[in-house]
Parts: sequence; structure tokens; C-alpha cells
Amino acid sequence: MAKSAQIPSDKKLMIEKGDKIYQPGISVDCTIFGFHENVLKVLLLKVEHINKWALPGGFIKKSEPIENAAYRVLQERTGVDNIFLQQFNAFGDPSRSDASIHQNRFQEYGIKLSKENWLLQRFITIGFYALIDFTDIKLKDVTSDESAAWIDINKLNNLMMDHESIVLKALEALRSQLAYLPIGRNLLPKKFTMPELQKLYETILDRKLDRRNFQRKIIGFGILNKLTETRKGGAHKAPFLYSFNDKKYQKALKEGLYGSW
Amino acid sequence: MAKSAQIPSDKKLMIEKGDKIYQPGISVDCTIFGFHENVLKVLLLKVEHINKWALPGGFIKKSEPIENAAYRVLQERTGVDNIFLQQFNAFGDPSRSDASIHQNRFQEYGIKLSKENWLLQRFITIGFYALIDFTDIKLKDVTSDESAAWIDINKLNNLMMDHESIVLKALEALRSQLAYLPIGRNLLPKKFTMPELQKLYETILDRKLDRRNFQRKIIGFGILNKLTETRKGGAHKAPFLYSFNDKKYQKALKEGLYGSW
DNA sequence: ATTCATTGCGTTGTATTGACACAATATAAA
DNA sequence: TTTATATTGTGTCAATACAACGCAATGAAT
Repeated sequence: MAKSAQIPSDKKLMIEKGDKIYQPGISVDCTIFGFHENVLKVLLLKVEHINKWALPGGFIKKSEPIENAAYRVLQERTGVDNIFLQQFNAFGDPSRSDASIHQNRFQEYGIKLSKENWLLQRFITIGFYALIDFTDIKLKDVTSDESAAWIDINKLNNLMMDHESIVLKALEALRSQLAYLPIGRNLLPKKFTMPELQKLYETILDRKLDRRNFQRKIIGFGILNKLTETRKGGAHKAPFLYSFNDKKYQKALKEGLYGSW
Repeated sequence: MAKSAQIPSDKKLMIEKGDKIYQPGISVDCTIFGFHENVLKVLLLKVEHINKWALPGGFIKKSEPIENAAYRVLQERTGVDNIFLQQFNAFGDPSRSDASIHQNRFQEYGIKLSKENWLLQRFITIGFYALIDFTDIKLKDVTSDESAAWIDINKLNNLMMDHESIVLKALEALRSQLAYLPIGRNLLPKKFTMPELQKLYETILDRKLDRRNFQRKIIGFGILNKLTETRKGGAHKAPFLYSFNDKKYQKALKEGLYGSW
């Protein structure tokens, strides 16, 4: 390779003063689920020069609550706000940190990080997951040196560090939430049909559900508004459109959908 | 106060070199539930010179997985191992850190920590909860300068920093786990009666359950062995003793008790 | 107009749950 | 020794929730 590229000032700042701005040794990583063409996808970033996929993540500012950091990261990466964001696990196996990744990232600038650089230390990451309406996201919003893509949850490959296991754990968390939290508000367009909602559930759970029982159950939760419109244009009978009843949805988010014991 | 006490060498080491041994800015805190005389209690430590109650917690060694750190802390404090230990949330509000606490702790030794001391920085803590058989614990095992006590969950008072909210969140997590995870294995003696198990559930859930329906449900889970012995000595009919079927219990821990969707 | 896959609405049988009845029994009181 | 009492073991029944399935209505394609 001919000569080193000029390092952007923000990167330089992060390398040199990151430990003054951010909490050292801690990061957040967001597993962003999207739903498109009946496939559950995850938003991943291709990190240059490492040539591996990574979860959108970032650091926590010195005086920033963890949740805010996750929101901020999410907004920086996707431009979306008002999002269902859920902390689900902290990952802290020492072997998850991999100094060579950061070295490779900055190699192109001819920079070799000193052994004591904060980026090379062990990191513990706090995992969040978010559900996003696929159509809301314009991937060009995602920054510069990382190309973003929606990756099929069943075709994860070549992920950085332990990010694949983080995604799988997030999916597990999402599935168990599904039983007692309303899901869909952020994964579907404002208006949607019952079959569309059902497909979403089937995709997350990875199994077929009975059409009629699903409808009865989901309507029983009382979080949907049935609209008078139908979705015409399909090849068959036009299904009714539904939307979420925001008030009841929020209430269900807080109180859950079940009681059990 | 007359003169400064001599600081123990382990404390001195922690103050001066703690950031070399431990991950800075991260801690673990364990909410240890115990069950005694039909009351759910939490193991708390009275921190000297601060005169507030604190959750048993500690730091994560540089090359130690988070879970191991929690186990280690738990063992150091209680001498018990083989414990159901569950990570449930990370707490990271910047306001939760309180430098004055550490200053006060070491004041007796005439030590004033420098403003840059690692202990005075912001800490993010990863919350675990554990369930322990009350009778297993000898509180004298708990170390030196902290006096330990089981505090009624309904009488929490004068806790350090945000520890009360951590306990409450742990209780919430425990309650929601109750619906799909087997509980009791570590909170009750090896052999126990059905009424004792029921009391445990009632205490955690804070409401009465029907005796007969409870029995039917819990037996339906198939994780109990009914013994031939009965518990004599009570004032009335002698109830049968039960024990957990370890194999099935472990299986239920992994797979859950329900299916739902 | 007819075909056809899909949707809307409904029924049935089974399993689960909540509420309650009653006999058995270990100790305490008489 | 007998009786009283509170508690436990077991069972019943109705209400509810759930899984499996039937069938007519509909909208586009033929």
C-alpha cells in the first residue's frame, strides 16, 4: 500500500483522549431487529480493514446514563428515535476482547496503538436490543467508514468477536419477552394486516401459528385498533388493516400482558 | 477521635493498586434472598463509618469473567457455593456513584483519597441475584469490618446509594422468573413440606395462593420427589416431605417450565 | 361468470384454572 | 382415654383458555 491516509480528527481524539471522555472498559452494543419480506434481520456494520460484521455499538460518556448511551448510539447510526430499547445482558468474558481488531482498524493510518491504550484493554459490553420498522431506516444515514446492512438472522456469518452470540442471546430475550410484552409496534408500519403481524410472530418464534387462534389471542390483548380500511391489491380477499392503540400498548408495555401466577 | 487506626494491608492495596488488579469503573452487586419464618429477607452488610446497609458486592478482576466475579464475591461473603446466581440488570446512572462514601470509609485510617483515585470515579454495577437456604449461612463467616444481617424485604431502610432500588429490581426479576423457572431448590432445606414451599411462593409473590391448586400445579411441573416420610412434631396432621428431583430441576432451569406461544 | 387462494368468523373437544367440599390425621385439651 | 381442633390429602365441578378444525365471504385472476 502506498502511503498512510490522514486520520480523521474525531478518530484521533477517540484514540488519544477517549478514556477522558468515555467510561473506560465499558461499551454498549445494540442488536437492532428489523422485519422485511417475512425475514427477521439484524442491522450490522461492516468494519473496514477488519472486514467483519459488527453490532452498532459505542461507549458511555463519563456522565451519561447507560440507557442514554444506547439511545445515542442508536440514533447516531440509524437516525431513528422513539424506540423500544431493552437492556438484556452484560457480556464480560475476558476472551471477548481482542486487541488486534483495534490495531487493524487503525493500521491504514499508520497508527500503532500503544499497549496501554484504553481501546486495547478488556471491555465489558452491555447488550441492548431494539425493534425497528424496516421501512423507517435509510441505511445511507449510517456513517462513513462502515457500510451497514440488514443481515438475515439465520445467515449470520463472519461477525466480530462475540457479536454473533450476543445476537443469539438477544433473540432469545426477544422470544421470551414475546410471551408477556406487546411486540410489533416498532417492527411494522403504522398500518398492517393481521397476516402481516402473524408472520412477524412466526418469524420471531420460528414456527407456524394457527391463523385463527392467533387472531383471537392477539385481539384479546386489546392493544389493536381495527380500521375500516382493507389492504387491496393482493391477489385475494382484502384483509383489514389494524394499527396499535398507543395508549393501551404503552400500558401493556409497563404491566405486561399476562398474570400467570 | 484519638488517633488513626492502622489500615489493613489488603485495603491499602485496594486503594493504591486496585485499578491494576480490577476492572475500573465496574462492580458487581449481589442481592441474596433468603427465606426464614415465612419472610423473604435480603443479606445486607453494615458498612462501618458510613453506617448504611450495602449489598455484598465487589470488583471484577482484570481477567475474570463477570459471573465468576459474582460467584467469588458471594463465596467470600457467605462461604456457600453451588448457587443459583442470575444476572438481571446493569445499573449505570451517573448519580449512583458517590465519592463521599469511600472517603468516609477510609477516614478512620486518616486517609484521604486523591480526587483521581479509581474508587472515586463513576461506577457501573452489574446486578445479580441469588437464592440461598437461610439455614446454610453462618453470618459469622462474613468478613471483618462489616456486620451482616438478614433484612426483611419489606423493611428496607437506610441503604447505601441506589442499593434499595437494586434490591427492588431484583425482586421484580425474581417474580417474573417465578412464572417460568423452578424456584426453591436453593431457598429451602433439602427436605421440605408442601406448605413450606407454598409459603415461599406466597412470600415472593406477596399474595395468597390456594393450597390445593398450588399443589396440583407444582406437582404438575414434575420436579419434585414425594418422600415417604412426614414432618412430625407440628401441632396437626403431619405433612409429607418433598425434595427436588435434581435432574429434572436442572432441566427445567434450562428449558423453562412453560411453553406459552 | 368461474376459479381459487386467502380472509373473517365460528364451533368443538380438551386441557388448565379457580373455587370449594370432605375425609384423614397428629397433636392438644378434656 | 376420649374429644376437639387445626391442618393436610384428595377430589369435584364449573369457568376459562386453548388447540384443532369447518365453512362461507371476498377480491383478483382466468
